[in-house]
Amino acid sequence: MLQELAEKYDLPRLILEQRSISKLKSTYTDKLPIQVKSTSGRIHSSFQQAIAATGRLSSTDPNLQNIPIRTPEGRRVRKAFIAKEGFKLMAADYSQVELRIMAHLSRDAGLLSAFSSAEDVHKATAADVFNTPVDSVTAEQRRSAKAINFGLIYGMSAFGLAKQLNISRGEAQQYVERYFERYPGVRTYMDETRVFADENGFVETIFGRRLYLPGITASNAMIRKAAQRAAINAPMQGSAADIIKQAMIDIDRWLRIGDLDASMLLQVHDELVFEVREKDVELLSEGVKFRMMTAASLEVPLLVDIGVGNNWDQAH
DNA sequence: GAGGGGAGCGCG
DNA sequence: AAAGCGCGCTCCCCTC
Repeated sequence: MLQELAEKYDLPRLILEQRSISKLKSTYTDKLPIQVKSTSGRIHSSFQQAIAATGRLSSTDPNLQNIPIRTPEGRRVRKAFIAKEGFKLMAADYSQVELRIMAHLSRDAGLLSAFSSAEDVHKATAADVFNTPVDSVTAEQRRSAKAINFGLIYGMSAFGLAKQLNISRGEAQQYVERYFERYPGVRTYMDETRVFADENGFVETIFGRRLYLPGITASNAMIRKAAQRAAINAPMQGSAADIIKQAMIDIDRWLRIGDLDASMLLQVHDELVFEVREKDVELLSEGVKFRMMTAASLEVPLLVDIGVGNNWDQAH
């Protein structure tokens, strides 16, 4: 609501700015320093394993899975997470893992090829949807394609896409139609997933872990639609959760051997954060990358980006 | 003073 | 009438 008004007026913009800054202060700047344990000089978060419906971990006391990164002011908080003397922080991120899982699950030829050929999948999608060479894709087209890609994972409608991109509903509808023309397997997969959920009352990840959806047969259309969106999303979000957990187990087993001076500190859904002695950075990087990439074998490669730095922001 | 519930905002 | 998935924390209002 304010978001829209802020495009035209100063007051709503200032209100949003104030809220954002006070959020940073109350939740992070004021709080994190007093959560440092005196015995270790560190913050010790808890990771819950049986909270999120899709099988993700959740982090509490404090939540270290929502440390700011999207704005320059927020990133200053992230810079406060530093490696101890002689060590580096290393972040290892899966690249577009949920979209890759969608390609795997749908077996859609176009999406599979977008991933096998392109280094930038949103750009590749833009080229397909807007029927233009990859090199001619504009920033605007890429932005639209990215919104479509993310929207699909969440079960978004043309209405939601229109709002997201600030375009008319008809235009958004055209984008969606062109997308499904190019990637018909994705539409089929989504239709089949809704039917499966309706008939069985659950959906499952690649590895067979289930999410039950009691709302899928509700007479209330709003509840039913929400359950359908959850049914679309859960196999992707849940399979991604399964994969990174497998990688964590493999990495833990490997690090326990003790050849490397390194520890796994955090998991942030598609990212693992390590602290590693400087001399072991290269070995850790290679070992982590290999284990994350081979935690599952899909129809598309799983790519991992690695970053190293003295603080968590630098490691990205 | 404790705790519920909603709004709002931080992240993937 | 609503319209985008999954979380946790702070603030505020309210009740007990």
